[in-house]
Amino acid sequence: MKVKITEVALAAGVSSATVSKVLSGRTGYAVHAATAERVRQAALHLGYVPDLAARNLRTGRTGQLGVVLEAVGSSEPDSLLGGVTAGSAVRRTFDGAIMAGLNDAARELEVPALVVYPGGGKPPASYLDGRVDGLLISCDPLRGHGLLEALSGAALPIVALWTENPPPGMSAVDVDHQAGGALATDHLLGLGHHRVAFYGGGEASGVEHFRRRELGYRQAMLAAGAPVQTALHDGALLVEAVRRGEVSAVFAETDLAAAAVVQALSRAGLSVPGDVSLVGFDDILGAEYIAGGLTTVYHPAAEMAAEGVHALMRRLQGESASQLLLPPHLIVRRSAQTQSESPVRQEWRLKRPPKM
Amino acid sequence: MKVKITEVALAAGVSSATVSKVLSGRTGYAVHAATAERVRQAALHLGYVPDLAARNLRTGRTGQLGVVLEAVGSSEPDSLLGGVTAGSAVRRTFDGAIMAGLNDAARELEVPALVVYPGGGKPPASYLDGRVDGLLISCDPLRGHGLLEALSGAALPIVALWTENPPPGMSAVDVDHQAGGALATDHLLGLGHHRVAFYGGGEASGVEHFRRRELGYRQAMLAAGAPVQTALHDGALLVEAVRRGEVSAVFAETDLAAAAVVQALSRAGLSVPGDVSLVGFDDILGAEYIAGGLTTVYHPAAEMAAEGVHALMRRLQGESASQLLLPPHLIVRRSAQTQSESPVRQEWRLKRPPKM
DNA sequence: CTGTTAGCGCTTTCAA
DNA sequence: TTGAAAGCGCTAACAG
Repeated sequence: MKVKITEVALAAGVSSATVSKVLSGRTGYAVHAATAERVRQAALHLGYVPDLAARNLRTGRTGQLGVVLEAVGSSEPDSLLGGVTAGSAVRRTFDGAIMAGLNDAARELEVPALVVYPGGGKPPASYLDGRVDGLLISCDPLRGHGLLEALSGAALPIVALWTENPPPGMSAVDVDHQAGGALATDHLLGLGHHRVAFYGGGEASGVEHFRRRELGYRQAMLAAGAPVQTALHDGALLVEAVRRGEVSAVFAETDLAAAAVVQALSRAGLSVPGDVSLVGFDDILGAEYIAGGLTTVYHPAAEMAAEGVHALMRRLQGESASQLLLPPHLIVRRSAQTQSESPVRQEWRLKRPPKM
Repeated sequence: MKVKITEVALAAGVSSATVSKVLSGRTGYAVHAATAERVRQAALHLGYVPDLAARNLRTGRTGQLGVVLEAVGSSEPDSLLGGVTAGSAVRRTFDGAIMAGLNDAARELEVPALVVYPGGGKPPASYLDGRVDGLLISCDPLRGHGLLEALSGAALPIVALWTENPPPGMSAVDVDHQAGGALATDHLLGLGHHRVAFYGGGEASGVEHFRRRELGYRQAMLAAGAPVQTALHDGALLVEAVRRGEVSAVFAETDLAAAAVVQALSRAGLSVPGDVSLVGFDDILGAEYIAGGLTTVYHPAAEMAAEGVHALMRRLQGESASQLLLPPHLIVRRSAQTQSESPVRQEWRLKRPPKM
């Protein structure tokens, strides 16, 4: 059945202790090169696979990192995200990105496995059962820091994702939403728009990240000496404002909100970017099909997750807790154009699509 | 430091064996109710958390399920998906859905944790190191069954996702793509369209799933006595076919392909659903913004993952390998309309064939 | 109903 | 440079 270390020892003509020294992966043991080689051959030949449980019991470590996906699979309505209904789709996109980032980093750092906790039920206790050496928590921004607080005193090194200000002792990685908001707004400003509105802040206004995006907008407007407008989160109101000539460009809180803007505008016979320039945030799947190509702020979720793994590994190597804010960057497509180009007839555009 | 079972025993005034009986979760032991309660109190009071490694070593089981996400985080070009470039975004969406489904099922079945292997590096050996009781493999349809074959002889129960015909001994869960293709086509047929084309089959034609979708199309067309057309995978060709009056409706291989269809058509001044009815496949994020609401086939990826967990648990309880094909369902939005409703704007439409 | 006992397979001093 | 021996913390027979 299962090959154990003693059988390898027997085959190689050495003791189990020697086999362990060779195969444990730990360097620094004094083993004769020839002996080591003999052991490795025997192990390979017998198809030896070390028993993790035994090793963990002995060493007290597992080499595994734990992951808590706070929001994943939850079936709560998440219409808050983006201010428009989106099922669980947006979350799933981000969770997929998180997993991708975690996987890449784990592979790179040779972390053998990630332990993903289903979450939902009884949280804290099970995270501390020695299954993992450290914990990554992908927080749900909609839920506040309840889980982090609960884990606050834990002996386990923890790094929080989607979090700017973690409880003391924890590391954190987040995207710099404020910088992203400023980036989007500056882009519009740079295109000659002064009458830039922020679209969002509706039901989702309680979400820290979205407030930071708006803060970035305000900061950029202020810095440019442009008039900060009160946030809009109603299509009809936006249409009126556009008609009154009060807004020529919109920075939407999320790409989904941007899609809602496009829809509201187009129902009123207004087009993007013909009548209004638009910038979104997130670069979700399908962004290139919104308004013929939505200019938006790329949200580095996968990168954030990867940085989280790095941060956790550093903690495991004795470094102290750290905090990191990832800069987002702009993806320029077609939904935002210079103001002078704006008043262009729709028919004209059909015949001569603007070059990228 | 860490509380162990003997300390709980001491505090409760019983032996460690009794504590184990009470706390192991295993029922069927004869323990006095009062004693059990005393033990539980002591454990709670001391903050006892069982050491998983020790338990696993002793019992030989872990209660954990392993997950291999074959495609996740891979940075290979995946332009094949949908026949149009999409970065890793589509995959990530599906991986997010997979994780959501796994999590929900794990929570429901009280699986304490899922072990996710980074994959990529050296595969098989590490999956068999006793870390998990069974393995879920989310196969990459673009890669064939290499990994499954390699794991073919393994002692571990394995269930393959995204797979219709696994190697003998393995369970498998997949979506019924052929049924989905038929569903989409029948919908168009039911709307009065006879000249239905299949869009896809380009570079991605090697992908089994997509071929099955096309098979569903053929099957439905045949059954309806409608003319099966050769697959189109070029926007210009499609436009010509539409202009010649050869096609009034399109079933696109994927939603992304559908988006490409919309784009090609609109560049030629043709609209969806005005000139052409369109049905996609997948219901990706943003599908509601394609063509003002893409009618599409919902791809139950999360459900597939959940079924996979159930299948694996069944295997662990001694049942034999099983195979399951999940039926997709149609999501009706606006991109497909009855032929008579389509605004008649082209000359050729004036002599459209009588409805039957 | 409760306690004693013997390991699970591995790593790690320590002595040879 | 190698080997003998002592557990890591828990569970499962088996006695009592």
